[in-house]
Amino acid sequence: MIVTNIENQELTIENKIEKVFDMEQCENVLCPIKDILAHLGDKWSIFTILALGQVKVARFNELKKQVAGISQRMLTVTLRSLEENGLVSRQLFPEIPPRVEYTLTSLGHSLLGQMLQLAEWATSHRDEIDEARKKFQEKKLVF
Amino acid sequence: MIVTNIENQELTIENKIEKVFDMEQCENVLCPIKDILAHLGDKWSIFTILALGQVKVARFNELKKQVAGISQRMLTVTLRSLEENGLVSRQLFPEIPPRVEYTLTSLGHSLLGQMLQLAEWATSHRDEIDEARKKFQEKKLVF
DNA sequence: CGGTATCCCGTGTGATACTG
DNA sequence: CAGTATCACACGGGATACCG
Repeated sequence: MIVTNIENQELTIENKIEKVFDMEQCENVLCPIKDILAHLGDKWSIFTILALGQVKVARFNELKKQVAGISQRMLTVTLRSLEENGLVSRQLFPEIPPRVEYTLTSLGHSLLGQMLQLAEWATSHRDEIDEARKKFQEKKLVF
Repeated sequence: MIVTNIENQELTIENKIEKVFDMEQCENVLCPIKDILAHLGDKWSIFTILALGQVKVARFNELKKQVAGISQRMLTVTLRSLEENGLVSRQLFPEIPPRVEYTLTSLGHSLLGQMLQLAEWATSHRDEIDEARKKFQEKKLVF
C-alpha cells in the first residue's frame, strides 16, 4: 500500500511536469511561466513581498529600511512591477507632504505563501548545499 | 472553530516571516536565502531542473533540445552551478566520442517539488495577473 | 516625502569559432 | 559529442541630482 502511494505521488509529479512543459511550448515571451517567473523571480521582488508580508502596510521609506540594501531606484521599479502584476496595491494620499501606502493584495499574499515555502526549503537544505559546495571545491583542487 | 483555524494559520505565516527575516539580518552574501535563491532563482536553472525532472537522465545535447532557447554556453554554466550546489550529478564516460549523463540528485528532486508548486501557482493565477496588467495599462492611459 | 531623470559601469548572455 | 575561449553588447542596477 505504501509503495502504491509513492508510485501515485510519482505519477502526479510526472503529470505536473508534463503540464508545465505543455505550457512552455509557446515560443514567445507570452509563455506564462517564463513570463511570471521572470517578473517575480528576482531577489528584490521576493524581498519586497516578504517585507510587506511582515509589516502589512508600509510607506515608501519604511519599506526601504525593511528591505535593507535596496536602492531608491530599484524599490520604485520593483514596486511598480509588483503593482502592475496585481501583487501590491498602492494608495496615494494627496496631502502635503505626500503619503503613499503599500500593501499586499490577496494575490500577493497568496504568492507570499509560495515564497515562504521556498525560503523554508532553502534554510532546511542549507547544510546539504554547503556540503555539496565544499565537495565541489575539493574536486576542482585535485585537477 | 474555523476562525480559530484561520488565525492559527496566520500566526504560522507570521512566524515563518519572522524566521526568514531573522536569517536575513546577516549583511554579507552568506545569508543563505539570498544566496540560494540567487543561484536557483534564474530561469535557466528552473527550466533545466524541470527538464531533468521530465527525462530523468539526459546527455548534454538532449538537454539542450529539451530546454529550448538556451544557448550552449548558458547550459554549461547552469549545469556547473547546479552541480556545484548538489542538485545535479554529472557522470562522464571516458569513451570516444565522449558521453556525459546528467541526472537530478535527491536534493535536486526535492527542489523540483518546490519548482512545480511555483509553476502551478503561476499557471493557476495567470488570469488574475493578466487582468491586473490590463487594468494597470488602462490607468496609465488616463494620464 | 516620494518620487523621476540621467549617467555610467559591471555583469550576464548570445554568437561565433576552436578543441580533446 | 561535449565542451572551452573570446568577443560584443544590452541591461540591471548604483550614484547623483532634480521635481511636485
